[in-house]
Amino acid sequence: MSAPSTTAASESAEASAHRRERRKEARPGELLDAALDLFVEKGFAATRAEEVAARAGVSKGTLFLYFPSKEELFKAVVRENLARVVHESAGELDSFEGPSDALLLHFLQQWWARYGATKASGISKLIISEASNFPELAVFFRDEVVEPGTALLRRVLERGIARGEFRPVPIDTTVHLILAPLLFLVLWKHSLGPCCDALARIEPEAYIAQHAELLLRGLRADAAPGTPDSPAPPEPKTP
Amino acid sequence: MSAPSTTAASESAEASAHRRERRKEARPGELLDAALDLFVEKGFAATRAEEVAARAGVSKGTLFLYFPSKEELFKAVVRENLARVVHESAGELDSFEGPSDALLLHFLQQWWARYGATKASGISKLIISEASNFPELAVFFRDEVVEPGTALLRRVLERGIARGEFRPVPIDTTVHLILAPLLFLVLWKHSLGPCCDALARIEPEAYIAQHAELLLRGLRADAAPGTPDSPAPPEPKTP
Amino acid sequence: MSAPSTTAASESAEASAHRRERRKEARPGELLDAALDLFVEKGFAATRAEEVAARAGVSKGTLFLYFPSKEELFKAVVRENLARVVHESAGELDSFEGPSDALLLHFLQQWWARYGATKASGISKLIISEASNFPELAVFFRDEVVEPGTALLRRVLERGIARGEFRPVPIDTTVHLILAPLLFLVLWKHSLGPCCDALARIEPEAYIAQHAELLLRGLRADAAPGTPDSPAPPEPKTP
Amino acid sequence: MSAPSTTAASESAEASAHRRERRKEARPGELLDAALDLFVEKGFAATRAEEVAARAGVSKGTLFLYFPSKEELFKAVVRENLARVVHESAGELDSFEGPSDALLLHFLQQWWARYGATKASGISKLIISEASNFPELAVFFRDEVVEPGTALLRRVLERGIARGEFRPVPIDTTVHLILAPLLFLVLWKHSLGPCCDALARIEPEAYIAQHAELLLRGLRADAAPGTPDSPAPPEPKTP
DNA sequence: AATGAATGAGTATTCATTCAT
DNA sequence: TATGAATGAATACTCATTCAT
Repeated sequence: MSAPSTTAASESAEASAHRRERRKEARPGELLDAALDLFVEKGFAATRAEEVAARAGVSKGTLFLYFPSKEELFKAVVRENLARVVHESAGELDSFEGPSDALLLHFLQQWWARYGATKASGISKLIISEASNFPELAVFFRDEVVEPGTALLRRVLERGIARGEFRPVPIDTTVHLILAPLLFLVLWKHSLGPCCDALARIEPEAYIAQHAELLLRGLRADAAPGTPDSPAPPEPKTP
Repeated sequence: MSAPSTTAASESAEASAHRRERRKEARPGELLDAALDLFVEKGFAATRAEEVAARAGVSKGTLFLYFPSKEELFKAVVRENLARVVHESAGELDSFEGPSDALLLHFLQQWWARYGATKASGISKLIISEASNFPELAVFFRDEVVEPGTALLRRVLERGIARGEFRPVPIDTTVHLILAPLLFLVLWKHSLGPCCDALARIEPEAYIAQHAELLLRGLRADAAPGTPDSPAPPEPKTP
Repeated sequence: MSAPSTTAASESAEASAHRRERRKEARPGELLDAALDLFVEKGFAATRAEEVAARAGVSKGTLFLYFPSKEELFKAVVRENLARVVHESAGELDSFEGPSDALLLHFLQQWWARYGATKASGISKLIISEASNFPELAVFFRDEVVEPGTALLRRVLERGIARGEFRPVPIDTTVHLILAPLLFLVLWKHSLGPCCDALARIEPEAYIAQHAELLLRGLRADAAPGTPDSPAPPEPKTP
Repeated sequence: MSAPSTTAASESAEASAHRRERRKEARPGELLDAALDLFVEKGFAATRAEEVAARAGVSKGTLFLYFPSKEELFKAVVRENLARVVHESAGELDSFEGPSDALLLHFLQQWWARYGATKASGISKLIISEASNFPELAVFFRDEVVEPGTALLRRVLERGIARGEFRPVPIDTTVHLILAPLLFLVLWKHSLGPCCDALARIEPEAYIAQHAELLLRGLRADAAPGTPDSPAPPEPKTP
């Protein structure tokens, strides 16, 4: 008890300094989170900058301390959330050993767990809505998400076909057909879902499972050997 | 008949009156067309009322003569285009005779021809983008499009299952899985497509065909265990 | 009195149409006038766009209907008022016949009557205040006012020297020395004058007259012939 | 003196304390300097407080530690620099012995050396620009600079006239005519000059010399008899 | 019916000023 | 003292909407 006050004082000083610093470092993240919520919910134009700030618990001015404009905030939201997704799910699949149908199933489930189920999935709706107003972002999305994602799936399909597990199918088209229900799921979640409680609420896991089953039945090369199966139709190539 | 000039005059007067009337009646339609284009391209908020008027060839004031507000114009655009879609494709399928896989194929192809390929398909993007800002429209969309559309598909599936042509599958989930690639197609067309020329351009007919093939393989109830596999499924013919 | 109502009606319709049109055409001028007043009085930054509109008797929005931004309004004010001045006083002096001192006196008096005494003279203060914020305008001022104005004076001096009426003096420097009191006059009028009522109010005409007299005494080549007058000092040329 | 280390330590402590103190005391001066530069260059409104602080090498907060507001900073800048100017050149002229033309020449050259050539000359531009926004400063300027300055010049003229060296001229008007080219010089330096490099750059010394020569020729009472000179016009007195 | 000049509520953005550290 | 993160009043500018013609 000799010098507790001093200790306490310096402790609290440290603590509050820490708190302040932590807040400062956390600010951009908090703002991006708030902005993601609002942009996804209401769209870019209908979201007021002050609202974003308010939801992040700061004032209007603070927002512009971290992002020079609403547009830059929007871009940051997209980049931040996309970057996270893409980088995480990168190489993992290449080291997979086992049958290709299990691999594909794994891919679908992981996609849901890592992206579809998270707030970040709202980005898909954002991009679709604002692609023509932010072409720059659309290109970014294409390069950072669509392209790597389709490349991943393409390798899965090629692996399956090479190993004789999948029928030969037109790769690119099939990739899109595999992704479509995933996109559908997140769009439903962020657009019509909230308005259609009354109607069939989609159960993501069951939906994914059923997608996988239907898909794998469609893909599997379990035709009796010797049966001259329809040869792989030529992939439509863009000229 | 005595004075041909008079007749001619009245004729031309009639004609121009007609023309003017037709124009007058056409006005709202021209405005709705222009508005659909712009709303789809840029979204609701980013579309300026004056632009819509200009594209329709009238002045700003005239727009508000026909529609009391930009919101009402938007709703009218959605309603008009949705109504068109739904009413046309109603009963036709019920009178279909023939195998269910052909029926399903027919459904998919018709959907593309009658909706996906038209300007109206942009409505899907609009609804997805603005659902939370126009819940009323989302409900309208659910009731007028989603519900009847899924009901239609549901009947097709039930027919196929009842006739032993399709495996028993969870109906609602499968309906969504059938619709998802269709939605994907129109969203691609109206959002990322225009920005991604360089990347894989999707060929709608081939895409639909491949969707049908994959889907029908997944649905068909002909996999007798141990039985050497299904006879070659009918090659999807693109018209 | 047979159809007075019709006549009256068409007259009033015409009149109001006219009034409207006249107003529309007058708007930019009214706005420029209001803006000149306020910019001169308070400076560019301290003048609020809405104030300008209010003084011109219109609403904020209307201002931006005619000028795309406050900066452009400012530029228009400068250009409009400068252009007027310069073009008016152009060639007149060249056709002058008579002694050069009378010519110079005429120049000074005209300058006051046509520029110094008008609202437009406030532009000088504006330019001086905002030159570094609107370099573009400073250049415009240099090219459209300073350069032609000094050229005019230069010709007057050269004429006087050539005719033996003026001593040979360094032209450019002297031109600036002639202009300086004129500038001083308008700056006084628009800056300190209003604050210094108590102090000596400058009487423009007397001031100009005294400037002319002092100047002409300094310039006149009436030194007794044979008196070795100071030779014309070399004009400092910028390298 | 026993422990040099202690001495050294305390010396260095003292020194650094001194240095810090000097710095502390210098702060306001550094801020005033920075502010003068920026205010002169860009005007009051276009100068950001943070910029001033940055140029002075301190943080935004520190600025407001020394000056309660931007307006007060501005006033301090003006007061500080004006005070400097006026007090220095006070009595010196009264003790001058010699001809009045030499005295006047001395005045002009000193004015340039002590004021025109220094940063403080930018104050003139500031006052002219902001007189109506800071009437208090305009009055201050009038009382502290214009009035004493003109009084000084007035005495010079009166001396010359009294000694028969200058013609009798209207004093106040002539005072303004003497000052005008000086003001012109500093305004040119701080406004148009920087934008008009290409155009005639004014050489201050030559300009002042020429001003003096022209002026003295105009003032000197050595007109050859026979010239029907105008008698001194009555000075216009403002009541 | 059609026009387009005018309006003014609404919003992004800036920046002097404060205050916890 | 000194800092710089945070604030919010102030202001330029937009655009749906009105209305006199």
